[in-house]
Amino acid sequence: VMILRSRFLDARRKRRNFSKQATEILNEYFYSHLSNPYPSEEAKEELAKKCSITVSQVSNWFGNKRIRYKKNIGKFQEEANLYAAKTAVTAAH
Amino acid sequence: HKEEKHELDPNNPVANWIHARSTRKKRCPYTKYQTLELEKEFLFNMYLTRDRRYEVARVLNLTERQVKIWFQNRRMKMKKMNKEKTDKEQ
DNA sequence: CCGCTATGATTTACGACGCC
DNA sequence: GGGCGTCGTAAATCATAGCG
Repeated sequence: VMILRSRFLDARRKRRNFSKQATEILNEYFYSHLSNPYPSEEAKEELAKKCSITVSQVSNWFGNKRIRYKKNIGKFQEEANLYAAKTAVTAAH
Repeated sequence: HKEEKHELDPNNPVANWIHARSTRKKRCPYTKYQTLELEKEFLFNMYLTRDRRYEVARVLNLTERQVKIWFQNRRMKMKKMNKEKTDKEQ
């Protein structure tokens, strides 16, 4: 019984990657708050709405992003530059 | 409600982020058996009495602290699952 | 089709704070 | 006032999507 239940729970791990636009929005927030990438509950709700995902998924994304970024800053340098440039452009408008 | 002491380093934004304490125990996944028994106990009651905790820890070869924290985490998991369930129904 | 890695989700362990 | 509660998170690990 527990075996069946655990298989059922594992089935919840079925997932799709987030849409390109959603990832874009999350990355924009992350890199524009790089000195403190911890969105408040309200900010998470807003991001969740904009990305059409849940608040939990936003939390998961930031948790994963922070640790993976920190573990290998070099690997994300190009991405960081990209979003820095992007927010600079939107700020200029 | 989350602030820890840290010094500034403009060259490294990560320096401002929360650091894990070096004394933290490395995460050690529990066995199928341990998890199964903990789940059964949780089904019986979500909150442990002192001697129930001692007994579970002894049988599963875990510390009382590990059992206490497992129940805390399990309650948070349940809360999250309930929230997702009710959210979906609205 | 296959192996590998990127990615989203889940599992341990803890610090901060609250309450009694 | 020490011990257990929740909350948010770090870090490791799990499961698989999806790319080359």
